[in-house]
Amino acid sequence: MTLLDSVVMQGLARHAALTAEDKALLLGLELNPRRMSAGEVLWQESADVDLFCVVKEGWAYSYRNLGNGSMQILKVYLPGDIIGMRDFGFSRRLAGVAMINAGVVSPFTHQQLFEIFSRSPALAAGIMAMAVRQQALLTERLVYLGRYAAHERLAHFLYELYLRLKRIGAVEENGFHVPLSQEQIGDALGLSAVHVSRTFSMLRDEGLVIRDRQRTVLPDPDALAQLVEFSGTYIDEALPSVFQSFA
Amino acid sequence: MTLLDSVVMQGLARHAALTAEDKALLLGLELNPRRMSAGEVLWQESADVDLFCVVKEGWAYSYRNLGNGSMQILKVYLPGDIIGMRDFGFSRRLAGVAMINAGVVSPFTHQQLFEIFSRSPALAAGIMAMAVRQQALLTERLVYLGRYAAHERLAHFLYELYLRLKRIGAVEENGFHVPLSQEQIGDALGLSAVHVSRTFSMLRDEGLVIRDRQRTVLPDPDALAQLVEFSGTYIDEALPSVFQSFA
DNA sequence: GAATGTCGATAACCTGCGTTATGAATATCT
DNA sequence: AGATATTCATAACGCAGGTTATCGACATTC
Repeated sequence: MTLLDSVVMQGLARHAALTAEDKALLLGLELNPRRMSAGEVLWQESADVDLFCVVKEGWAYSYRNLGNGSMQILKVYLPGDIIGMRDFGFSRRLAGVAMINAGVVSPFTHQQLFEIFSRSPALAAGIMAMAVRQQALLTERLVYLGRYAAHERLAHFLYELYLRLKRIGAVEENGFHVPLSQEQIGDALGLSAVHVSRTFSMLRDEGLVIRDRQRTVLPDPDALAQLVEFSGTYIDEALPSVFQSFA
Repeated sequence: MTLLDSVVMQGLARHAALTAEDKALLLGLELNPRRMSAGEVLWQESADVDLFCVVKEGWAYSYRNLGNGSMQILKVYLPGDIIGMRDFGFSRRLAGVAMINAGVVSPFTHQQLFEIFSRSPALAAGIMAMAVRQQALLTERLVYLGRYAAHERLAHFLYELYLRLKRIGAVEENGFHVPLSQEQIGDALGLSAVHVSRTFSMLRDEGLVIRDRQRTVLPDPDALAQLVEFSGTYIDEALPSVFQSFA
């Protein structure tokens, strides 16, 4: 899973907006793979911002530990995602990041990012677009936290994972591996672990979700999509055509 | 209120990272001021992405209208903010934007933004940093929606406004003008209008917030900050030092 | 200045979700 | 294999916040 494979960069490449040098620059971000174990912390909240990471294998999540003892999970990162762009322009981390399961990440530095901004406006725009897409997913979750009930939040969360995993080829027969505990899912959705369990039972009874340990199956993804009126076609959307004339 | 006055750009200027040409490019974004009336819609959700805007006067907000009839307000824009960066890299708007009260905005095009990315890596990084800062505020609200009770959400919302307004000189004697109805505040915080009213009464009884029509006073901002353990020093934070060597 | 509409306060009632607790199933360790 | 820790399901209970309704204070329109 390299950055060149990502939807945004594929889009730029298709429009021939990426030169050979651009591609080399991009691959340069992934030269230092590092193996991570489950639960390992990449960085803590408030740590100095020195690196960003490309996720090569495994899942990670960013989180905030709150004064009232609870935790809010902000985002789940899958292979091919860039971690840490949230902190670009800040000197301290706004959130901690930890691995969910074992995996491999490729750290790269601030300097490398500046290098890219200086040498390739096309890549600068592409990276900006990737960061903005991540934000779009966050915004979608904000909407769900604000205005939808537990079963809609959970359905939306699972459907988002389904779409993102399908894009990277990690879905088989509508089923996929979800290494998150119900407690962690609750921390992502602003629900208690108990209520996540109740809600899973409810979705199971309605035939929308089957979950056996870490294996999750969506027997009828379209029915689920209908329940959450998923406005997320944009996940797979190509860059707008104005990007074509920009190389 | 021009972009050059913003915290990020001031930071870049202080480090002499902005050339005269950079400044001219930036001012070029604000050449076409347009007067807007209260409630006027800048664009609807799903509209084509053609422009971005600098807010010169007045307040605006971005919002999503939901299938269940409710609305979620995503972000409130104050003078000096850029509207629409959320949609960069997409062909359709992810959210609608409307004025709250009357004001003035300066639209600029995709092309102008590309021009800036091509001609000035420093400005590219600066604009990226501004976009990321906006996201940081959104993320903070996501945390509050997920894990805090009504009075904490409202206190946090008001304190965020207080800090942002103070930065642009719109706070006098700890008081400021808030042109939002309680219903709109509820739409931002994921609460019903009734409960926003209840919560205002509660904060009033505790001597933390005085609200008379559109005038809001925080008699003791520090006490409020303590209640919300505001982790928002980053709003005023300068760019990290690595940006200095980058011009 | 009457008529109409918007906004906010307060009350009464109800429900979705948090909390606490218990037991079963599974994973991890030795 | 036995011991211990995690994870999950389900139940009982309570409360924060949603919903509906009513009323008064202002604004806006003619």
